[in-house]
Formats: sequence, structure tokens, C-alpha cells
Amino acid sequence: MYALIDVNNCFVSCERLFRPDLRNKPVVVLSNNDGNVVARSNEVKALGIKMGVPLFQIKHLVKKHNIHVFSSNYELYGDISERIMTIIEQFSPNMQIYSIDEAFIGLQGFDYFNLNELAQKIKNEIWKQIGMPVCVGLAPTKTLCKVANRIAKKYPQLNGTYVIDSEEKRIKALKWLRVEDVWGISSGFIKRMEFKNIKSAYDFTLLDDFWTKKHLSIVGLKLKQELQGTDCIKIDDMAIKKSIACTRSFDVMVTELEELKKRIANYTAHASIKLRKQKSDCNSILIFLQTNPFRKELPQYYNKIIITFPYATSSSITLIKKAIQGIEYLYKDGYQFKKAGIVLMNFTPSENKQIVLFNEEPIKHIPLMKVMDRINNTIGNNTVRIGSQGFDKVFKMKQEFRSNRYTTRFSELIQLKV
DNA sequence: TCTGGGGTCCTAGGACCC
DNA sequence: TCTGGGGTCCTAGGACCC
Repeated sequence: MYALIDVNNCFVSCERLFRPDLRNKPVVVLSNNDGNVVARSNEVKALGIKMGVPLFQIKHLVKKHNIHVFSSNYELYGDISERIMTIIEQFSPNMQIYSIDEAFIGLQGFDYFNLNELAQKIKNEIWKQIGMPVCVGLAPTKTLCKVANRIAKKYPQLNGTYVIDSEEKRIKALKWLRVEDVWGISSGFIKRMEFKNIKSAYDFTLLDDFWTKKHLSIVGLKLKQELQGTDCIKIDDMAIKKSIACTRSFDVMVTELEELKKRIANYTAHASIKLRKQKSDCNSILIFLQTNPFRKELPQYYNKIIITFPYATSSSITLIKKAIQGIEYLYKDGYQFKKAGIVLMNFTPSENKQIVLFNEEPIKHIPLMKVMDRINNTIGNNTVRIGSQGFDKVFKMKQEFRSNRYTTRFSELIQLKV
């Protein structure tokens, strides 16, 4: 058996933690630049406001229903998430953090436990220690856990937990769930199944294996078997990432290359810190640049380049140099740019670094980065930086409605003192 | 006027090999 | 005029997730 612990309306619940007066009131949290709705309270869901709609399209509803609006505050959400994960970790040595608000744990060896009691205990512990509401779904496969969790969320009388531990419960749950709500089934798959007249998740499990594999690939077949109760997706320690990205839409249109270079340098610095934190090096970086696709009346441009180097590095200096080469190559005069970003790729562990004969990177970068990270960790982000990052506010964003950094202000305070 | 960010996995096809 | 068979590895792009 596995358990899936999933925070209810995560970002909204984080905001409510420090604004208890907003419980039972309609609340939304927005994406960067206050663009789209990325989290909704139950009250907002009930109004029919969909995930991902742009704020400007629902301005009238915000006013009419007195919806409380927050800009995203990822520092806060990340910190709350970490605390929740620490509690979950205590229930099983076998854990996979799936996203900022979800984690699976493996329950091998829990045969003699009352699983529903265990689920309640996890839920109550997180509520008691942190004040965040979660639902817990238990089942023999991860995909069925997702189903169980959905049921736990949907029916309040279950008190936030549900266990699928019999064939009857499995079939009942799958007949209840619409196929488009199955984890891993999206519009592409639905389209390919159109003529099969499949309505429920249960209908999906009746498909022929051969047909499923042929049209929905191994992914679809695994999904089907998972729903049938065969464990196909193992717990996977996702602690080491395979790529690290930093991309941003700009608060304003940018036309100058110098401005783009500065922004790209900051994105790269940000990503390289994450890279060093997980003790990886990379040997390629993708850089992209694009205009605003919503402004169809303006000339459009999108381009990307992948720069690969014959050695692996995590040096901000080297990576920023490559990123700037990339943006210089991509830049075109006469366009108004709205978005840019970088992705670090092809990781190797730092400790068994391959020695390269013609490495162009000075060996001094390694201790230098260590010192830089240590200073920035203790005194505050960006206290020491690479010259090309400039000295402007680092990630300029429209954030009209941001809450306080309630839990992570420590470094800011020290910075003020300095 | 205003439209997010960060990931994973799979596959087809190209470029090689003998 | 006729032109084989069987592999591996890599990569870009697609599809999916939260």
C-alpha cells in the first residue's frame, strides 16, 4: 500500500495561515506578475472560476463577490511545504516528494496497522503542528492513491481520508471517477480514445492492452494497469533533479540587449545556486527568448539555443558567460521581448568530476563558489554577486497583493543591519 | 491594458556501427 | 538492371504533471 498526502488548496491555505479571518471567505492566489489564478479556495471554485484564468477576465467577479486576491509568495509556500514534508517523513522511511504540496509514502510492513487510523493520524499531526489542512488517500498503487485522495477531498463526512483496500471499493471508485480526471490522462489521450465511448475510469480499465499500448504508449498502459491494482510506478527519490530552470515573464516589454543580459545573468545565477545545492555539475545550458504571443499585432519572435561544453561545471561565472553568449546570439533588434529563461541540463555528480585536459575554466571557481554561497546563505541572497547581474532589484515582478514573508524574513533583517 | 513557472518521461527518427 | 540485415545511441519534440 501507498499513501498520498495532498494539501488542500495549498497556496490559499498558506495565506490563510496568517490571515485566519479569511477562512470560509473566497480567496485566490495569482501567478507571477499577477497574471493568472493558480490557487482557489473552495468558495471560489464554487463560483465557477477555473484554474489558470487571467485575472483581468474575472475582475468583475472579484469585485462582486469580494474575493481576496494574493500575489504569489513562493518563499512562504516553500517554507510551509518543507515543514509539512518533515512531518510526513516521520511516518515512513520510504517517501517521495512529488510536488510542493504532495508526497507519497510507501507502507510496506504496515500490514498490521489500521490504515484508516494511520491516515487520520498523519492528517491530524499536520493540522496540529502547522495548521495546514491535508487529505490522505491510501491504495495499492499511486494512481489509485490519487483517486482515493480525490474521494477524501470530495466527501466531508470522510473527514479527509479514504482507503481503497478491496476490489469492491476499487471498482466503485473507478465507476465514480470521470476518465478525464484520472491522473495522467489529459486532452490528448481523451481525443485518441474518443470513438471508444469511454466515460468513467472504470471504462478505461476495460480497454484492450494491445490497443492501449499502441495508441496511448507505454504510459497509457501503465496507467491502466495501475488502476487495475498492479503497482507499476515505484517510489522514486526525486531529490536530485535532472534539469533546473529559471524563466520569467517580464513586468514590462524589454527591447535592449543590455537589459536582457542582466536579467539572463540573474536567472542563471539563481539556477546555479540550486545546482550547487544538490551537488551537481552540468554540461549544457538552454537559453530562450520570446516576444509576447498575446500581442498578435506586434512582430513575433521565439528562438532558443543549447550551448554544450566539453566539461561539467556549476560555476556561476562560467554558466553566466555561456548564457550571455546565448542571449547575444538570440537577440534581434526591433522586437519587444516579454519573456526569457535558461535551463541547466545534463547533470553529473560534483564529487566525481571528470578531469578535462583542455578545461577553459579556472580551477579557482570551485572554492570561490563555496565562499560565495556561504556568504549569501548567512547574510542574505545576492549580497555577493557576479558583476553582470547588475545591482537592480533582482526579479522585477508585478506583485500588487503580496503577503509578508512571515517565515523567511530572517536574512532580510540581517541585511538591513549590515 | 492585463495572460506563470518548473518539472518528468517517452518516442520517432537520424546517425552511427558491423 | 540488380543494391541487406541487425543493431545502439542520441536528441528534439510531444504529452503529461502540479
